[in-house]
Amino acid sequence: MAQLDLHTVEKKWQKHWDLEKTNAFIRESNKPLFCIDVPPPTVSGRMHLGHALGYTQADVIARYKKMQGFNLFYPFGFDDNGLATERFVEKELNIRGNTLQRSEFTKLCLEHTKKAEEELMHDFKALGLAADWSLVYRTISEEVREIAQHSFLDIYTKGRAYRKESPHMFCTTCNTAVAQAELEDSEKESYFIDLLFELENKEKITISTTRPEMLAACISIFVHPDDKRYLGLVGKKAKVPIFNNWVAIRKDARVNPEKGTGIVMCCTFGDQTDMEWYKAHNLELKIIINENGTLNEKAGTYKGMKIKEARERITAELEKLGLTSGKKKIVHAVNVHERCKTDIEFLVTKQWFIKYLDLKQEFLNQAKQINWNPKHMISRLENWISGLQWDWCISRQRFFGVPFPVWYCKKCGAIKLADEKDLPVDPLKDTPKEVCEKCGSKEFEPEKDVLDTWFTSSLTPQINAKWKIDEKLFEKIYPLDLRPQGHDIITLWAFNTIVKSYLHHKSIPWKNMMVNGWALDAKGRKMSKSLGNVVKPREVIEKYSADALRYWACSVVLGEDVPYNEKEFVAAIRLINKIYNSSKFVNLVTENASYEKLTEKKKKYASEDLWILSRLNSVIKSSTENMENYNFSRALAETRDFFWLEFCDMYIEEVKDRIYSGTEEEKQTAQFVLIETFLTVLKLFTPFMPHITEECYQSLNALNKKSRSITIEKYPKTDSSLINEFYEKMGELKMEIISSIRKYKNSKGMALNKELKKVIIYLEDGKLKEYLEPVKGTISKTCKIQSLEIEVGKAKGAIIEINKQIALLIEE
RNA sequence: GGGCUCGUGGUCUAGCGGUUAUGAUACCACCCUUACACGGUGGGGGUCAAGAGUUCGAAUCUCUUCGGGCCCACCA
Repeated sequence: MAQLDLHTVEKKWQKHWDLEKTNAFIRESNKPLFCIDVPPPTVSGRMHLGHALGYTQADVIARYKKMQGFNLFYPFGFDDNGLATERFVEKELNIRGNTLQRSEFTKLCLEHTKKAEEELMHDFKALGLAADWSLVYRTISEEVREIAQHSFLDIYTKGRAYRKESPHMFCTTCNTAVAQAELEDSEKESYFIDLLFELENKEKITISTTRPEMLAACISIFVHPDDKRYLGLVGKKAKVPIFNNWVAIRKDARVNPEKGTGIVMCCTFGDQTDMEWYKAHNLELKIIINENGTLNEKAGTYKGMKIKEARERITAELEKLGLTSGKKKIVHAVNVHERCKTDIEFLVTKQWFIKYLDLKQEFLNQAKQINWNPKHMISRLENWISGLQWDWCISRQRFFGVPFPVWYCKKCGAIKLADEKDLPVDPLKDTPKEVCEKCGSKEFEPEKDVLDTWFTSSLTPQINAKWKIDEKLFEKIYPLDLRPQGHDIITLWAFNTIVKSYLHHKSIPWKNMMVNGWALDAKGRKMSKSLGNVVKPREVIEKYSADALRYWACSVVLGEDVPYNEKEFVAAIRLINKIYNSSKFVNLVTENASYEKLTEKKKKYASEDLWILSRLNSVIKSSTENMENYNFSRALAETRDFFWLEFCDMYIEEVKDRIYSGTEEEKQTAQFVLIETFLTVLKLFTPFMPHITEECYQSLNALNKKSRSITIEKYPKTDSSLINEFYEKMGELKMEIISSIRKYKNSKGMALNKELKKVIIYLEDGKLKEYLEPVKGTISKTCKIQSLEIEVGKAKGAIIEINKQIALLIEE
């Protein structure tokens, strides 16, 4: 047989699985279903190692379920609507979305993402995923738009969608409202500036702020109700520096007396507390920031400047006028938009929201009904839900996304929804077919906003199940069985999906959740472009193979982060080679045998046969248990240890004697156990390393009846009648003794195949004798001992103690 | 500041109340023994992050401390 070329082998079998449709979902099948809601990767670049990790771990479970006899529903999708994709396309084509018509920009996005998706799909296929590639969806497709718009109409009809003008988090770079979940912390340098405000009696008070550019929007001053230093101030007025308007001093418990001077100015809106004060004290609204991040006419001479510029200019001006009393450089955490890292502002805009703060308890209950793996991951979601303080803002002032199926009556302003039958609609192009229900007008204004990406992404279970499109399918597979995803987006994707499923169906979206960790670099750091430590899966596959990458991905417990360790890949390559070489051995010694015929023949089992069969079934048993509990790393490690240390190192060596020089009956029994054990091990390895196991399976000559693929074979079933403690203990003792004799030879500088005249095994406990009698022959042959005896009682002479009960006496 | 989580030979990892603490990888020595030198055999290397407690007994349970990670809160 030729030397193993993994890349050729992997490509060959991937092509074979495609042609043979081994991964196809069979709709008409009566088998129990197992439906997976796989994360659709964002179309904004190439596949990274984190993808390889998460998708492989999920794939291992999928392949296991398939081999357990489930009809896999395992589609794949691409998330190609939304800001991430827009930015990707803008960057690649060097254009700006807002300079084009929505339809024109959308067209460019569609064309460009198509190419990017082909690349992505190529990479994901190279991992050897068992997904059904005929079920691919794109979140910008007509069908998905339809489902997303259905979702909106349903939520609106249920009275949970509302449109309101109110202060909300806004990104001035992306020009859009953002949700709580899209925020990120960023440590930024800033100045804490002490400003002097003048009271009516000309006295001065000092207020520290990091945002002097907000002065024009200052509408009140607050002190803590218990702060004795300043209680006298409450009710008085102070003059805002530069702008010279008078604002009232009030008390509020939200003031932190420890911070700055303990006096704080309130502007609409410098931060979230400002907004709370504005609402609680019914303050005047003075908006000075435009949606594009510049200041407006209310900011006087600072009109037209960007926030940062205004901050610098006004600081200089204040200092020049002697209106400051100090300036301190600080580093503080600021909320920024995760996509562009711009500081978040609070602007008053008209946005669509989903009302859900009153449903927190229900969401918690839903989460508890899902089986979380690992269990503790649920606490992240619980933590998030209890901390929620905003309704979900679902409108975005962007272009490439699913449009709201909404118009507004030009005459009376009433909301006009699209008809379910007409979905999907684009209000910019389409018009309502009926007149306004309120005033009868035919004139409508389209809603220009698009839905938040997560509004659509949170529908992947409904998209997969074709909600409203193929109701029969939906009924069949909803709720789905498994959602695999990363722990970083539990609060985003998992949470929003649970929300949607509850709002639409009062149901959980899936029964099981598996949460994977992250791929880190060799030093345990996050992979990022700026650190230059990004490892590309494509290169890893070229260097080591897909099976090796899969082995690495399964080498950790679910939920743990995995550093990129080359040695893990080296270990994988060695294992793959060992499997391949052992298959060559099996083929060599079973050349003219037929597994099917051997199965029917009467067997004369040797003690080592009973030992290896018992061990094999013990391994099947624990592997099955581990796989059921998503503990794939344990299953893989146990299978590997059994295969290498017991099957290869011990059993194959022991069996040679019978195969080369045994009687026909002995030979046939040995051949049978050899094939049986090897074939079973291959199947245990298949979910992890499907390529090499397929290669070995298809080339097993003794197998007359092969199926199209080992990946559709049944997962081994435990035969408890073969699990036998006696033989397992026998095997253990045998290995211990052989190992001790080898150690002895090694220490004496003897060759391992040097003959020994005599060895006596002394047993403290006579009961052990029965375990050793059956393996006397095996030990003698393996260690080249002319005469091997077993004696009960205290040892005489120079002995080697193996443990408290066993000692050896060796004569050279 | 809060929640969750992790910390075992150089490196990665199993074990989760009683083992001479598992295996991998790297290292050293010997060996090309008819599947495999991408192999075999053997060896050195760990006070199981630190401290205290519970227990006859702790890597394993509890508490404290230190260090890493993720998420959240704070952000005047």
